[in-house]
Amino acid sequence: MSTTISTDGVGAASARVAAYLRDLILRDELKPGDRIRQEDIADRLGASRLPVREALRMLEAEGLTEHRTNKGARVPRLSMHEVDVVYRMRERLEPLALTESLPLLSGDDHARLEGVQQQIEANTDLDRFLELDREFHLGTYSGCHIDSLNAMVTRLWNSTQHYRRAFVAMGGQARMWVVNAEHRLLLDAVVRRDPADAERFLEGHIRRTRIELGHHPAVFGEQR
Amino acid sequence: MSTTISTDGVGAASARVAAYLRDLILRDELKPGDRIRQEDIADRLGASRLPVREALRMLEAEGLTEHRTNKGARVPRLSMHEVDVVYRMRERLEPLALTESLPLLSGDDHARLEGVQQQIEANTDLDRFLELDREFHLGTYSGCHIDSLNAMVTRLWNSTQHYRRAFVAMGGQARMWVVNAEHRLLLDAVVRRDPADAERFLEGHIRRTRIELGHHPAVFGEQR
DNA sequence: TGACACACGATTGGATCCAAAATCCAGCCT
DNA sequence: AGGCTGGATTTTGGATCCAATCGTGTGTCA
Repeated sequence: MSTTISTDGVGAASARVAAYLRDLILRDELKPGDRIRQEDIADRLGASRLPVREALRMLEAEGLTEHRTNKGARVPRLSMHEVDVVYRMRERLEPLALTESLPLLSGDDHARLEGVQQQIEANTDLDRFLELDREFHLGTYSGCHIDSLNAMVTRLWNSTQHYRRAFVAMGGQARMWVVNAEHRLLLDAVVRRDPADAERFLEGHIRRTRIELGHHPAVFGEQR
Repeated sequence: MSTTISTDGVGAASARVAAYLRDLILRDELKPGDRIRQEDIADRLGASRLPVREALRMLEAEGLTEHRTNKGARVPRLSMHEVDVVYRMRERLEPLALTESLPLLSGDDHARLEGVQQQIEANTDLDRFLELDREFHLGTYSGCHIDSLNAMVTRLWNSTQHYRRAFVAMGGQARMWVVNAEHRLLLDAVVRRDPADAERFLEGHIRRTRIELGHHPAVFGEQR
C-alpha cells in the first residue's frame, strides 16, 4: 500500500493527488492545523491546480481536511471528546463489518492475518506498528463488500491516525502485550468464524484503547 | 429546507451546485442509475463546468453519486443487501448520536419535536412524510455537535432515501400507526432524558423498518 | 507612540480553451 | 442479414488565464 505514486496514474490525476495527500496526512507529514496550499501540491506532483482542488474536495468529504471559502484547506484539529466519539463509532461499526466479513474469509485470508499478527509481535518500530495494526484490522474486514461500510470504517481510522500515533509514541508501547492478547483472541474467533466472540473481542479492544487514550490528554494539547 | 437556490451563493458556487444535486437526488428527480452530465447541470445553474465537477467529487465521497473515469457520474443503484447493511449501520450509529445529543436538548427543542410529530400524525402526503420523518429524527440528534458523526448519519439517510420512498409508496403507509407509536415512545424517552430507553426505542424503530423493507424485494427490482 | 487605513502580495475561486477518451452511427465485409 | 471496423460527435479530464478575496506590512495621522 502507498508504494509508488510515480507518474503512471492512468486515468485519474485527481485520484492520484488525493492518494498523495491522504498518504501525507496518514504518515503525519501533514499534521492537524497545517495549511495545504494548492499550488504547492500542484507543483510537487507536476500537475495543475485543478486536480488538486478536486482532491481537496474529496478529502474534505472524507474528513481528512477542512475547507473555508477563500481561506484554503487545513488538516482539522480534533478535540479529545471528538476522538472519543469517533472511537465509540468504531466500537459500533467495526463489529458489524467484521460480522459481515467473517463468513467470506478464506483459509488463505486467515493465514495472511496470522502472518501480520506475527509481524506485529516481532516488531519494535512505531510507524511500522501503525501500518501493521491497520493491515490486521482492515484485513479482518476484507470479506465485507459493502462499499459504504468499508468507506466509513476507513475514514474513522484515517481521521484519528495522528492521535493514535501520538498515543503509541507516549508509552502506549508498554502495554503492547495487551494488544497482542486481544489480537490473538480476536484472530482465533475469526478463524473459528464465531461472530459473537469476534464482535465482543473487537469491541473490547477498541473500547480499551479509547479509555487509555482518555488518560493521555497531552495527546490533544499540542498546538504549534 | 431546499427553498430558494437563487443566485446568491456568495462564496461557494461548488457548494451551491452540490446542494442542488443533493436536493434533486433526495427528491427522487434523479434516480438510481441516472447519469449526470456536467454541462447539463452547469447550464441549468448558469455556472461553468468546474464547480459542477467539484460538487460531483463531494457527492461521490458522500455516497450520493458514483464516478468512473472518462465515463461520468451516475446515481448508484443499491442492492437489497446493501440497503440492509446501511440500516444495520444506522441501528448502531444513530443511538450513539442520540445519547450524545440527549443531555443538550432544551425544552424548546422538545416542543419543536412534539410539533413535528403532531404534523406527522396529521399528514397524509408521501413526500411530506419523508420530510417530516427526517426532520424528526435528525432533530433528536441536533444536540450532538460531533461533525463526523452528524455527517455519517446524514449520509446514511441520504443514500437510502430513494428506497425509503419506494417502500412507503408500496403500502408502508398502512402501518403508520406503528411508526407513530414508536415515535411517541422515543420522544417520551427524549423528554425524560433517558438514554437507555431512547437508544432501545430508536434501535427497535430502525430495526423494524429494516425488516419490513426486507419483505418488499420489489423496491429494489426496478431497473429502467 | 499607538492605532487605523490603505495598498500590495499571496492565494483561492471561476471561466474558457484544448486534449483525450468513450459513445454512437454508418458503412463495409463476410 | 448480421457482426465488425472505422470515423464523427459527445462528454469528460486537465491546463492556463482572469477576477475576487484575504492577510500583511507599512505609512500616516492623531
